Amino acid sequence: MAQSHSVRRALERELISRGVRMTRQRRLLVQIIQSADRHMDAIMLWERARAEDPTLNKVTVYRTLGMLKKHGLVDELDLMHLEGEKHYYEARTMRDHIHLTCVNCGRIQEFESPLFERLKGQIERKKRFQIRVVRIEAGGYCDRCRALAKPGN
Amino acid sequence: MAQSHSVRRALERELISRGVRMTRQRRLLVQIIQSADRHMDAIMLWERARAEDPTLNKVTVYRTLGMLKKHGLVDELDLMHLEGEKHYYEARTMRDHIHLTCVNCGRIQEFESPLFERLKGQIERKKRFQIRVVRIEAGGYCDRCRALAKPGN
DNA sequence: GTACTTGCAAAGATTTTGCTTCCAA
DNA sequence: TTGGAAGCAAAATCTTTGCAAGTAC
Repeated sequence: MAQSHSVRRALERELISRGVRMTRQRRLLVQIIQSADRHMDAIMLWERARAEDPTLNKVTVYRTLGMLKKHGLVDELDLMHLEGEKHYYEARTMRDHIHLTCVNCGRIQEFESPLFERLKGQIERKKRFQIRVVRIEAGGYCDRCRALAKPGN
Repeated sequence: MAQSHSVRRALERELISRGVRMTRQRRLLVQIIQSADRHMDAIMLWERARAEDPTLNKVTVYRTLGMLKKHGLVDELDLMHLEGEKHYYEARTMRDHIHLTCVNCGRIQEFESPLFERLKGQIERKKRFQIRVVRIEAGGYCDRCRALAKPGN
């Protein structure tokens, strides 16, 4: 997933424009999140950050994620709790999409659909609910595994 | 939410038919989940159960919830993590629905839509993904709060 | 009777808090 | 310079595990 420099800096620029103080630590974390090619949990993020800056504290990771969540700039996912109860994070720079988690092999696919957009519009209209974040996660068997899935498993 | 006797026992009968051993504790927990009129976390469930059976251990609650999850008989929800990181549970006896969590007042509304059903069908067809559970959670401002919501809040 | 379940205590995993020092604006 | 952020240690929260004793089938 090659990305241009400007895309990699999208989150950072967004934060600056919102008047968020950019520290060395935040710059690093935000860059890692932005350029990650898969969903990361807090500890994975911490480990990658420590490779660059060994003094960066785990607490800073949690606080930065909390700050980004508050600004609606990352999504927090469970991915069906396939491994433990931790959360996974991804930058909200793309359109909303659905995560499909295979409960057999653990593969995660993403899915976008105009139907999803329509569904959001319907909620906003019918319930007069102003959506800030939506999350759809599905668990089941992916195409590669479904042949093997036995009923009742 | 009045329910007939047979509905309240739906989960229990389902478990028996699957050959799950029905202990006193499981019967009680399953009955509470089944007849709950709101989403409960593990501790709330434990507290209600203890009112009936003070010896029932918290660990049994977790183990029973795990067993029900494995059988796909409860859904595990985050409800946007409004209070801490705990999970909420509900019986999967109704049709899939969307949870709308107001980030201002904490109210939770539910929403059903044929669009949701169509979306699921689309996923199964286009990705050849066999869905076992789907979860949609939205966070934002409910109709009662949106007038008060300030931009950037 | 036997395999599965419970309770208890303890550990594990993840996340948050208090407080002092540091640094970005 | 000064209010917000980081680091450190410790606590809090939620969940899981090991094992002996109990119980459903």
